[in-house]
Amino acid sequence: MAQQESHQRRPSIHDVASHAGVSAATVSKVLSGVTTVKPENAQRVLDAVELLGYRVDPLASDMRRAKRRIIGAIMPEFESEFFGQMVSELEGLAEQRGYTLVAASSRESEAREKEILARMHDWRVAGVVLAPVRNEHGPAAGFMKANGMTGVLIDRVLADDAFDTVSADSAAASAEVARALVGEGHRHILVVGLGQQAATVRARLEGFRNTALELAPDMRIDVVLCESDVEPLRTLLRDYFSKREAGNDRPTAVYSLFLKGTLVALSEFRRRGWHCPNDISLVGFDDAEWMQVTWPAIAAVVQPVREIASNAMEVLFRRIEGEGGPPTARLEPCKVLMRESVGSPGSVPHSGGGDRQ
Amino acid sequence: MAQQESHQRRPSIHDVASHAGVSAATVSKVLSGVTTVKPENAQRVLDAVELLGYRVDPLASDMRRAKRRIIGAIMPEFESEFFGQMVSELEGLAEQRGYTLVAASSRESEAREKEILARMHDWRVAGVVLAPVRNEHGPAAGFMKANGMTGVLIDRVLADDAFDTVSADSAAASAEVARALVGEGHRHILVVGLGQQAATVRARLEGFRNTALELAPDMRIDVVLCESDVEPLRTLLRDYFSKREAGNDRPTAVYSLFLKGTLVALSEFRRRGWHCPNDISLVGFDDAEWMQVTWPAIAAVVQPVREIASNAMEVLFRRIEGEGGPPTARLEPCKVLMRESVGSPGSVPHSGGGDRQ
DNA sequence: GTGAAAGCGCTAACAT
DNA sequence: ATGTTAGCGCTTTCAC
Repeated sequence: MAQQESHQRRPSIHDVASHAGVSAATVSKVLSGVTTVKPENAQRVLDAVELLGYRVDPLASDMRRAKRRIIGAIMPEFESEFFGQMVSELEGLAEQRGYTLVAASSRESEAREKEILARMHDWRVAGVVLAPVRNEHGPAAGFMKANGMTGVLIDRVLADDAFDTVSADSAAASAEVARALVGEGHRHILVVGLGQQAATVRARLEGFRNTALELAPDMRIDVVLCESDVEPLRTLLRDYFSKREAGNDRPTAVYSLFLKGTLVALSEFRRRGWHCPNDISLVGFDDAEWMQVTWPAIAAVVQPVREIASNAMEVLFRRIEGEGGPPTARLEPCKVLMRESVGSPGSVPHSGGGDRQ
Repeated sequence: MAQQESHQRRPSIHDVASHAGVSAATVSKVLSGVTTVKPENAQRVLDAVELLGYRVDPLASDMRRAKRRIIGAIMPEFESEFFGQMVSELEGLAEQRGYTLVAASSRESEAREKEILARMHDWRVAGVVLAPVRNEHGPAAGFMKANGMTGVLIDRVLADDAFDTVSADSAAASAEVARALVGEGHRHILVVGLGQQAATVRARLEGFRNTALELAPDMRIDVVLCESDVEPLRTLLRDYFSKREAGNDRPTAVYSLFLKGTLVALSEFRRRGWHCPNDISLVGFDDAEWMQVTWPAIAAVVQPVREIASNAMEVLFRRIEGEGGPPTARLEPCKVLMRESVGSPGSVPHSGGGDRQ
């Protein structure tokens, strides 16, 4: 393949045209696979393309077309495994269909989320995959509606009256966690979480509570929730355990509805010198690679990232291609991995080390 | 702010022009801050903009300008905290200067890396931040050179003859780790890592080895390296420890040059029932949030993500603005966090639990 | 089959 | 101070 000289103007479609002795329109036709071009000419175009190292400018191309082949993705953050994998998956899927994914992170701010969305609208993106900071009622989704943008909502959302949604089946997964914990004999459990505004977090809480109480009506469920920020949660949790310890009625297990909650809980256990599962059991929503190499390994709910991503893209492209109909709401099943951080309450009470179970 | 009707064609600059009773050129001037416009007309333009909810189409705008205000970022992956934070930082910095960041992940493949770069070239990006999969000699960097693209190389690179580079000061950090480990009394240390092709990984190894041997000439340093993939490393490590255990001369500490190596090492320790720091000490290059909540907390080298990102962007924009001169090579200092996973060898030999130190 | 012409939405010269 | 003209690189009628 011929390499052009450095720092030279890139060849345009006209350069190819003159090299091939045809018009720009013909070049465009050849490159877009129109079959009505004389084979001989087509070959000459291809040769010229090869010779010059010509490549279509996708932006100029989109300029003239109706819709631009760009998909926007907005995630609350890029730092966690979950959203990192999500972006990675979405990128691959967009690419497969000849689209480019432009990703941006709202950094857990609804204001920023809306700003990004406005910028994507400026870009005339064909569609948007939005993982909203809070839920489907934020200003960002409102903006999308008001401007007739096409998009899918994922993750912190269960259903919407304007957009298709795809998320993990939080309630079912939480019910499974409840069954496991009740089965181990736990009758006093703390649920911690961030972002009670998110429909999914509420679903996680309710799914857990309903099943747990159904299986064990004498169950005591404490809840420590706070909106969005980690530091307040840390304080709340500390106070909670101090009070419970004073009253000598601390829970035997913790279920965290959010990855960050799991980290905060672990950190608090450390501070108090508690080890899982002897002193307390722990299950977290959201899995991470490290959870299986620590001692004990941390039990977790694994969200089906690939499934969420591929379903989101599928439904998005259907809309982009003009398919009508009412918004759909998909729930993808999770896997619950019961690892060493969960045991029976009081089985080896208050022992020191984080021994193997 | 006036909201336009859903599904309506977005207003163009001509719509604004006719509403304001001026020409499109004048609108453009007002919006780009040219001051030679009569204040009264400027106001009418602004009013029309407000009324119609007009926003400039950045692509059409870039089309006519010389350079496009797009920065490309290529990371080996999005799943790890390090690269996630990096993208997040870069995104913010690009945005600050009115540029849009388009990020893509090479998924640890040099072929994909080059393809992405070609696509970004098609997009006529103003510049690229490339975190190469292996090192500065890969096909991607070659492509950038051959096509006269402007860019910065970060992370797995120390210096280059064509591009500016910014990375963590691996050698200095490793030297510090060596001092700490030698100081604790370790005289037999295993270094594990992936990607020995990366200049940085070699720098990490050499920085460690040189300092360690200087401080303790009787030091024994074993090395288990393998290229790029995790699974072979797992096998290698297993075999290594089996052999060492049979010979009864296993190392008292492990230094991992890569996050994934740290995970593999921990996993192997688990398998063997070893606890840090009693059975073996562990330090890893690359910090992660979970490392401070596990028991024991894992000692780690913290890379200065923000500094790398901001220096990379700074130097990139200087090149974009046409600044000449030979390529620069920046090295940003790391912080070394000595946590509980490091102790003195044999201090509490072969005890069971992962007790607090 | 093919090319000329007309833009997509914008901005930079150049007139006025 | 403002409008006119001429594109950026491409695609798409629509004649020929």
